[in-house]
Amino acid sequence: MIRGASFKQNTEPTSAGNLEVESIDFFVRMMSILGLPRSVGEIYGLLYFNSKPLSMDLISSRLNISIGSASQGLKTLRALKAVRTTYIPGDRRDHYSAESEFRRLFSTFLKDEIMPHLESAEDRIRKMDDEIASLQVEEKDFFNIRIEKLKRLTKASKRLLPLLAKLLKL
Amino acid sequence: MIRGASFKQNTEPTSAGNLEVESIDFFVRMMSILGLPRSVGEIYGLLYFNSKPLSMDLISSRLNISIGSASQGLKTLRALKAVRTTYIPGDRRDHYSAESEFRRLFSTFLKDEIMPHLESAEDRIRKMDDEIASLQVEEKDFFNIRIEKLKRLTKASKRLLPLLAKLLKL
DNA sequence: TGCAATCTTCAATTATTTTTGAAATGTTTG
DNA sequence: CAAACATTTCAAAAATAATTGAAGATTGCA
Repeated sequence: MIRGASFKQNTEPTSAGNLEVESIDFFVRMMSILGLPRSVGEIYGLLYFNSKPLSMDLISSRLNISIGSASQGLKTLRALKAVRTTYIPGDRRDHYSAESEFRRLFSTFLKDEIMPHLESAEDRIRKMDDEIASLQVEEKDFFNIRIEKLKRLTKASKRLLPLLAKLLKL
Repeated sequence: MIRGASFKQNTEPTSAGNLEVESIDFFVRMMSILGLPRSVGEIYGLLYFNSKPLSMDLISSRLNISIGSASQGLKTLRALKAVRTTYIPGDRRDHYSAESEFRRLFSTFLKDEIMPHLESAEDRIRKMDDEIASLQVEEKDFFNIRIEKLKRLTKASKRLLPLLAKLLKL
């Protein structure tokens, strides 16, 4: 906890160290499923099993990542609402702890990362639909069936994703 | 359709060309959400609005991608069951057409790409749980609450994902 | 069986993404 | 206000991922 301490060492020598390593490993994989970079998973994994909020430079030194990476990673996590900042009296630095309500994390993820794609997908499908309408070919029926399926897909997705977020209430 | 024809040109000069381009664009984005490479999206997009099955070399020349890429991409799509091969009499080459039942595509994706991660996540969580049990620290309660949340997360996911696949019945 | 056509694989290249490190931009406090 | 601290940003470097191209394997047919 002392400022200069740093380096990969945990405060508890034998005890919580393994847990921390496994947690980091766990979330690195989890986040990579969601397409998030390694450092983001590492940071979240480190915070997840820490009852006390950690400062950015501690995070950076504990994980052996640059301070730039830590800053960028925390920005991502903040955007996802996966992390919360705490004010610590007498310390000027921001301190971070993990938001452990996954529901919130996921619903933010869906709203920010998936939904916009679906919106733009709808536009695109509309365009294709127009394209087909202005077409005079024998395959027109085939085209129409296919575009119909696309429409149903996006419609179903838009209905389902929010539902999914709700069901993930843990 | 003639063997050597090739190059980015479509058979219909003005008509279906735009549709094809937009379809490719659409699926490139869709697939990239799922973390699949560009070429895979291109191939699927090309096939989606083609009523006739296409051979690999035609796919490769139409999309201006190497034959190696086409082969690899089709392998991925086959694994996802997103594409079906058709036998064309008098032609030795395999011919591919898009599987337009997204439900099948997604359920394969969930089964092959997501579920295994969830299984291994469970193992990992069990390990962490053991770790915590063998621990003698004051934060033990905190740790237990956190691990409980993880357990619920994976359990909920395992329940939900297959359900999701079913609901996507289009 | 041998040849030609087709398809797969994989090492090398190319493209993309992530991380670093340092400079720029705040912020707080003596 | 200036010095020290904290954070962000971003160009360059490093790490990863995708694509190519060619060699090797496989298949069908004469």
